Amino acid sequence: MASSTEENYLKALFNLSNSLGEVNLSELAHGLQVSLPTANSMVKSLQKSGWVNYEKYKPLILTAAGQKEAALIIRKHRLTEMFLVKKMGFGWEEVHEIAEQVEHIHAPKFFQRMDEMLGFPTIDPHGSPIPDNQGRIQEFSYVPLSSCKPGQTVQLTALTNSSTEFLEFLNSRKLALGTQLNVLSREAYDLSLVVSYENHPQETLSEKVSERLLVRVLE
Amino acid sequence: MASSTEENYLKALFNLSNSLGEVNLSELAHGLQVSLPTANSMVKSLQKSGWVNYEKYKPLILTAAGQKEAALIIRKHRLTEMFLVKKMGFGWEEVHEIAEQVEHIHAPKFFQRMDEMLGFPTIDPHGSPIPDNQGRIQEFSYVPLSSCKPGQTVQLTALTNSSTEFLEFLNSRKLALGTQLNVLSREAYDLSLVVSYENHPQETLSEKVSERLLVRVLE
DNA sequence: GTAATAAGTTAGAGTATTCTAACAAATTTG
DNA sequence: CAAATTTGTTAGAATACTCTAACTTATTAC
Repeated sequence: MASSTEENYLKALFNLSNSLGEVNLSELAHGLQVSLPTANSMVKSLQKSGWVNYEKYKPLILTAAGQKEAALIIRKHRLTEMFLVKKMGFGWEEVHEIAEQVEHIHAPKFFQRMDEMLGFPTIDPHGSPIPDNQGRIQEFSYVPLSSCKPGQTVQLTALTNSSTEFLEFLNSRKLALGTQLNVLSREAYDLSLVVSYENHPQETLSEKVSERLLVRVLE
Repeated sequence: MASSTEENYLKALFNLSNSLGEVNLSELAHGLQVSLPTANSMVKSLQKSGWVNYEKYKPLILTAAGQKEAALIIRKHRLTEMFLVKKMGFGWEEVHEIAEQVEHIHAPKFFQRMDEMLGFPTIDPHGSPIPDNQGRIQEFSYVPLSSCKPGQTVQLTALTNSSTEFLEFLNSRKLALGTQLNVLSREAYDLSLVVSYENHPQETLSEKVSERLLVRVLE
């Protein structure tokens, strides 16, 4: 059974994987806020446990077992976030830190019960998919708001960043998942977008913000 | 901040303390399922952190800080047990293992919210008192059923042991907190008690069982 | 295509937690 | 009270995870 530390490495590897499923050691070290030698030695031990394929100077790749393990931890994290929001009344900006700890609990019944109480949700409060209990993830094909064109109407469906600061920013603008947005114009200068929605006839979103908002195009 | 390991030592010291607040090293080691030298070295480090008073060959005593720290961990444990039973539908025999892990989570808001949702309970599902958020414990003066006399009517109010096996035994006899019991007789031979309650006109409880059932005498 | 830079590795060490073996102090028992 | 037993201690070592310093390999940039 993986230690909490190992679980954090698996999760980071999963989240940092590029389209080829590869992660560089320095990205991993940076993501986990540890030194390069620490990550290096830990990766060797993860390899011994069969969770990572590793060859000197090559990018890291999770094995199938490593991917499943990681997905199941992420499942616990996202179920917990959903539970905290839907059943305990927390704001979406408050739940990450708590879930970061709860995800390491080994108690299948506990998470099963959350799942039942939530009606087997498929996405978490930030729109990210919740892996099923076999570690399989349903992929959605959302596009970043930053790629949308003036005139389009879209629905906010997920985020690619869920930091407290970002979520608080969205709260301050009353932007929630499900909100319908009309793309009014784009500033060629800084690529910011002007949008309207609900009681906000005109709101400017910087490129940094709009590329982190995933949307479904309605028309 | 105490590590999970340290927290477990503090909790064990708290729970094992006799009326003088003392614990022997061997009891501690036994309670935590570690070797005597392990407990010994850990206790030295707890002393350095100011949580335990320790002198060679003398019994261990928690400092005021250690007591408070321990009580706050026990608070988290018992709140969690109550939450699992009342809000998530678990049986009282299922919650200890989960709470054993949840108690180490550092997230005041999480436990505050549980407390609120539960209406600020003062006892856990096994009748044990829940320390307040300052680590103060309300003491109750219940007596063990084993000390009761034939003819008395009592109400089951708490348990001094909450092992899964014991709780499952109680479930099998439909004995729950709040149940009113009539003490019918005591066998001089093995000190077992014969009692009646609800749909059980006659049930024999061994001394081992009856001394673990705390009751309030009604008449 | 070499020089500079970035990325990765090795060596050596520190802290936390655990163990076994060997010994010492305290307590119990006849 | 001396012997036997229990309890507690020290020494030395192992594992997990972390670090800094020094070095090597790979990549990038002229």
